[in-house]
Amino acid sequence: MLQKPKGTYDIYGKRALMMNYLRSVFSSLIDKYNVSYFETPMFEASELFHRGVGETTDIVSKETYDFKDRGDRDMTLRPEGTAGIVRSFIENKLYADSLPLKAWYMGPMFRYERPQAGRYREFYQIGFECFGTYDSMMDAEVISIVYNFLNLLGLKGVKVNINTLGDKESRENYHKALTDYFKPYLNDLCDDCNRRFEKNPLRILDCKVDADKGFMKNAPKMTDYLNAESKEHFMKVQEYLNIMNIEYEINPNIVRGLDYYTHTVFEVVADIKDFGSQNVLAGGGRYNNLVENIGGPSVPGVGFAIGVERLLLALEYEGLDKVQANPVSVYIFGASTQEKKYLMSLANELRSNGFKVDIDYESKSFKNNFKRADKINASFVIIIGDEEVKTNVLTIKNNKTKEEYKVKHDEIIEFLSEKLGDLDEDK
RNA sequence: GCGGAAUUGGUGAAGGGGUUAACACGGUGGAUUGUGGUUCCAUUAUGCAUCGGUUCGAAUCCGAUAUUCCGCCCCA
Repeated sequence: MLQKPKGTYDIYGKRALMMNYLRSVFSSLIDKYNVSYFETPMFEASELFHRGVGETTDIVSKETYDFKDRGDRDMTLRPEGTAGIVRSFIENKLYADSLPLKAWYMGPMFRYERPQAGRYREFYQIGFECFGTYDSMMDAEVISIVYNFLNLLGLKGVKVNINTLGDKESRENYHKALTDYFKPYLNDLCDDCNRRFEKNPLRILDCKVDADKGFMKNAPKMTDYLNAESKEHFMKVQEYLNIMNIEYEINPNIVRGLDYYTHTVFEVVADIKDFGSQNVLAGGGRYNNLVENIGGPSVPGVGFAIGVERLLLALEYEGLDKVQANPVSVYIFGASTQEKKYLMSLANELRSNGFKVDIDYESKSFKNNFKRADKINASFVIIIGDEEVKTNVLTIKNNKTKEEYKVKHDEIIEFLSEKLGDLDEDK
């Protein structure tokens, strides 16, 4: 049997409801921040990700889906959302409008990785980017959006971990200090750390294998290499977080896997049993040089991305995934040719007036139709027979109370509006 | 990319070489051709991820492949 590709999944049923739910909750929240919606292509010229995300990141060096199109162009399925938004920002010259510009998106990303629970090769992210302000208010606002969103969904025990990588100068100085420090110990470091030494020496600090080795304690600390401006920026971010009562913790080991970050970086974790290394629900940070690196003007940015699959797992685990489809207002059935014609026109009329209507297509038995009406949880059932067609008086039954009514066809809209209104109030 | 475990119907699963693949839920039809949700009856895998091998005989043993899950790496 044909199977879906490794690391992908189909969206239907409950998962589809949940995805729509997340989209609608997020979109109504983000609107409060005056943010515009973006949708950019799922594939871009490969060069965008090489220049944007960075050659040395694992994401670009070994996880992208690359292909040549029929015109022999090098293309890549987007492994993350920021690069595409930045490209769009530059290409459409949006920097010429008044800034800052705030953008959000939700869509699939692609990474060639070994799948696990909460990790897929095609996965969804909800993301946000803001261009055009260096002010640390924005760093804090970005964090607050994620924080508020997760709280709005009802998650408990959500924790924000923050760190700063400093500006370009601080970062380069620290990078140099780390490589100088670890160079004599290369033989003592694990294989992974030897690779990290080349690519991203910050990660050595986060190594579980080498954590207990003596020389680790005296390794240079980021805070000692921050210049005054970087320190001040980070301090202010914390002040704003305090003002908004956001619970956070400074974690100097957060480094992030994308090369473009400067200053603030953060992760939002859920403390959920059995989540293991998949407990990071969202991550993000500031990227002051990315727009310029991709070929735009020198415009700073801040953003985050939320992993939809992990968020869904967290919601499920916490029992916060009780979404239901809108109930069907009316189920209509009738058997003969005449009845079906009448039924069809009635259904069309009700749907045009805003009612959710399902009907019997198969001329099934009464019993079957009532079963079906229960199955789809219809509030009312309308039975079409000879009598109804002749007299234009409808037989309608409340499917919960079993009360039956005779209602003139002309008055059915009014009748249903009133009755369904009552049902809503009962809740 | 490395290491480990698993895979039986629509779903949860039992069976660990002997011929009809248990049980439960769900689905469909009927008892009940103008009034259902209970109950009862019938039916629902010529097939046990796929391909190949061993055997008189394979869901069961062996191999490869695929997928899922777990750990590492990395990340959302």
